[in-house]
Amino acid sequence: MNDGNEATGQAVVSRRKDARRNQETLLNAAATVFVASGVNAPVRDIAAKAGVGVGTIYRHFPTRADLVIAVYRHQVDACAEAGPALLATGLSPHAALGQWIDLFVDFLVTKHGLAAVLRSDNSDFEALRAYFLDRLVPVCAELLEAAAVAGEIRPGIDAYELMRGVGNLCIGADSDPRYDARHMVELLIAGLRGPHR
Amino acid sequence: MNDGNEATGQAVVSRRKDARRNQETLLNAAATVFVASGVNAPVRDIAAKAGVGVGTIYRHFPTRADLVIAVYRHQVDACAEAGPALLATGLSPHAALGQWIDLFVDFLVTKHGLAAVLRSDNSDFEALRAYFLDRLVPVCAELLEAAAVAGEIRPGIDAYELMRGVGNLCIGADSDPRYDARHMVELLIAGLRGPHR
DNA sequence: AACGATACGGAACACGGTTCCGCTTTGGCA
DNA sequence: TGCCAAAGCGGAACCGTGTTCCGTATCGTT
Repeated sequence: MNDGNEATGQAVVSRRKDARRNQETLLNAAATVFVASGVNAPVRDIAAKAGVGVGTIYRHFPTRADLVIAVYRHQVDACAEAGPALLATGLSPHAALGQWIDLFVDFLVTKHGLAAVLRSDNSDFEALRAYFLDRLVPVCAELLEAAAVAGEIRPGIDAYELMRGVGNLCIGADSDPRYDARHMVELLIAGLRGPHR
Repeated sequence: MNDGNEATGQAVVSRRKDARRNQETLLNAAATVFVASGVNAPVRDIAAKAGVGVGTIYRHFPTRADLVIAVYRHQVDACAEAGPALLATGLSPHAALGQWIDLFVDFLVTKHGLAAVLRSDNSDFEALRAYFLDRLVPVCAELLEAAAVAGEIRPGIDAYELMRGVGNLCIGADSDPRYDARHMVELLIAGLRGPHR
């Protein structure tokens, strides 16, 4: 689907020096602008910040979603890798799951507007959603399975649904002082325990 | 804030006959288009369906959000009124709360894209969100209070947060066969019971 | 130094909400 | 009934998005 950009592969080699430099510049500019103005900052703003034309962005990242993926890829990967690690700490599986979800929530709510973009209507950002879910759902499933085996949660919880649910709960967590996504996520995780008290 | 349109008041009187007829036509057209293409259908589509110019829409409804409010106002009101009624049926407060939330969820998930528009970032649709919350948060608070008094749920749950959380969980419930908002809402409501099992 | 391949800039396009204004319709009044 | 100001209407035009296109500039190889 893609040629040689950071978004989907790592073949950063064999390209003109200026191209590689621009890609680097773009990622930095995008990261900066995302922090300042949120993930929905106009492409033109990012181009301006990087001092390049919009065409350059689209040559490196076929769509805005790919740029967002590239910017957050490392952090998503780190989150994914934290799952097994937590399980190995000796915490109870349910506690490990809780902490892992906290990690995910922290990541989402500190990225202005990121959660909103992960929602499953909105057909742009398909690639972004796919990347997040491909990476994180298996980890979640593993944690869920461990907790289920330990009898700490009700069985039959679908990791995909849970990730989507948690992601949804984080939407607008910034930008609305009266809404604290962590409270709701905590309730949701608490609800994982048996069907009734 | 507003003059004499359905969105915020009821003074439908003292306007030209054609204006009232057009408003009626518009509401019907909008409702039809919303069902067919979702709440995010372009204003031009609605205008076309109604056989009027876009200017006419904006004269009757200052913004798209006001049109959406007008279309769903009755159903929101009905939902609000169902709360006290459920409480009076003799069900346990927690059960009543559960059923009321179900009503709300049913309403949201059957309106293609409505939930997505209620999310609290997205500064358009401020009016829409305000209407929903003004109407439903007090009802939710009442049900929550009753359940708390009965000792069925943990205390200190904020009705506003809960409504926002439930609304968020419903985002994209249509348009994604793998995600069933009802499951997640059920977990959330289950989580309302004591802090630990 | 020259030249083909690669990359760049940014104008132009598609598409959404919203505004504006010249024209039409209505309805009270002579 | 006929007139005409006010009320309403239609839709072109405008603004802000993401995305595409293509003439021009740069690179790096010969």
